[in-house]
This record gives sequence, structure tokens and C-alpha cells, in this order.
Amino acid sequence: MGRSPCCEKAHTNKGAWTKEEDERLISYIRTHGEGCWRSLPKAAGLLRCGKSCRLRWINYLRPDLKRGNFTEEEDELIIKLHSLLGNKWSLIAGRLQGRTDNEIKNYWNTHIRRKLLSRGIDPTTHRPVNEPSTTQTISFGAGNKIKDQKMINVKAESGLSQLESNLFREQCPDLNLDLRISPPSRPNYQQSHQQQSPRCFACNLGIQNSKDCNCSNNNNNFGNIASYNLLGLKTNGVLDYRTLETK
DNA sequence: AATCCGTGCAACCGCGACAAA
DNA sequence: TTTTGTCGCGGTTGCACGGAT
Repeated sequence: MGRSPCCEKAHTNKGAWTKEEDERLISYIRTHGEGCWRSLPKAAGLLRCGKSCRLRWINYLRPDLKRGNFTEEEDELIIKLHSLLGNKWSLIAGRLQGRTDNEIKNYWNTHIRRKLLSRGIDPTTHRPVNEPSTTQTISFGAGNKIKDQKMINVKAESGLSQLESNLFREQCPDLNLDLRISPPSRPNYQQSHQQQSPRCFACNLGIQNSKDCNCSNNNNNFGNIASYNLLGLKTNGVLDYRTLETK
């Protein structure tokens, strides 16, 4: 059973957007707001498909876009987030105000990949390039009553021999892991922080002053780890990867 | 001046997720 | 429960541009 096309391709423009098309789209969205992309082109008098309109708005016309060069801080934040999330560009973009997933994806492919390679770091694994990279699949069962029981495959760098590999499989036949996040292990951490405000998880990731930073505005810190908001994920001390998928 | 080549980025395409019918 | 429609995401493509030859 085939999927019907999102629009009638024979009567739609493709390629670069003209100034007039931009103005029509902006004016329509200002008046009616975002949403219902399928019917928008017709309503706005545009010979474009809905997807094209959505993309143009989100990636180029939205008023809250920052544009301009990425800062060094943004670079490092993207690298950190990518090491945590992989190619989840929309999630990464959600942590960088005024940046779009497309922009970050392009920037990653054109700048950051090269930057990491020049540092001798594999941009995919975030590990040194010359490290042996045999892979092993670890599956994370998602709890008892998950609808689809999705397995998340994680490529684990191992460098294990066949024997070690078999042992590993025996010991971890089908992992059902709750990933718990705890404060980074630091010598004298408690001692040095007893007098001052503890740093939140965002700060420890290097995302100071972001909206995820809880240092200054509430009690969700390491002194009270029962509940904090990491990367927009409200948790009770347990990070559930599935929540990463939903914004 | 002409051509080639690499780079950056906007836009397109295909597919999965999800909700409504 | 199945089918259908819509949205959003990530990978890929193609064009414009600038520098090198």
C-alpha cells in the first residue's frame, strides 16, 4: 500500500525561495500562526508543498533565529551533546537557542567533524581515531510495560578477544538497564562544595547559564538528586532514553 | 580568462512516529 | 485493530561561491 504524496508535485515550485514567497509565508504565519502545513500553501497562495513551507519557516524565516557564526562555547556544547545524543540534531538544536537542527547538522558536517579529526578524535564515537573499534551490541530493554519494547543498540567499543567476548555475552545476555545518572566522581567534591552552592548537572556538562542550569534558581541540585532536569528530561534520578525522543 | 575543485548551506526526499478515523 | 493522513527528523543532493591552478 503506497503512501499518497504530501502534495501535488506537478503544480509546486521547487528550489530556492523567492523574496515574494518568503513574504507571503511570513505574512500568513504572522496572521494565522504555525500549524497545518498541508493546507498552508494553498491558504497562503504559495505554489509550494507543505513540507517545503515548514522547512523554510523553521530553518530560515523564524524570527527567533540567531544566524551568524557559531561561538567557541556553542562548538563545545554541540560536541558534548553529540557525544551524549548522537545524530539527534533536533534534540541538540533544542539546547541551543536560536539554532536549528539543519543548521547544526550542516555545521557539524562541515566544521566540527574536521575539528575533531584534527584533534585525533573520531567524530562518530568521540574516541581517539587509532583506538581499535570492534563493536558489540548492547540492548537496553525498556522496562516492563513498554508498548513496543524497543531495543536501543549501542555500539560499545570493546576490543575484546573472542573468549572475552563470549564471557561478556554470558554475563550480559540481554541487558535490561535503567541508566542512572549520578554526579561525576570528583575527589573532595562534597568537602569543597559544602560552603558554596553545588553545581547542577548542566554546569558539569559545561552548559552553564543554560535553561537547564539549576544552580541559581531552585533546589534541584546534587544535594537533592532525587529529581533534576537534565537536557529537558525530568527524571527521578533515572534517565530513560525514551524520553529523549519526545520533546 | 577559463576551468577545476573544495566548501558551505539551503532545500529535497524518504521514512518512521503518531493520531484520527 | 487496521488504515490513512500529517508532521517531523535525519540523510542526501545540488547550487553558489571563492580560491587555486
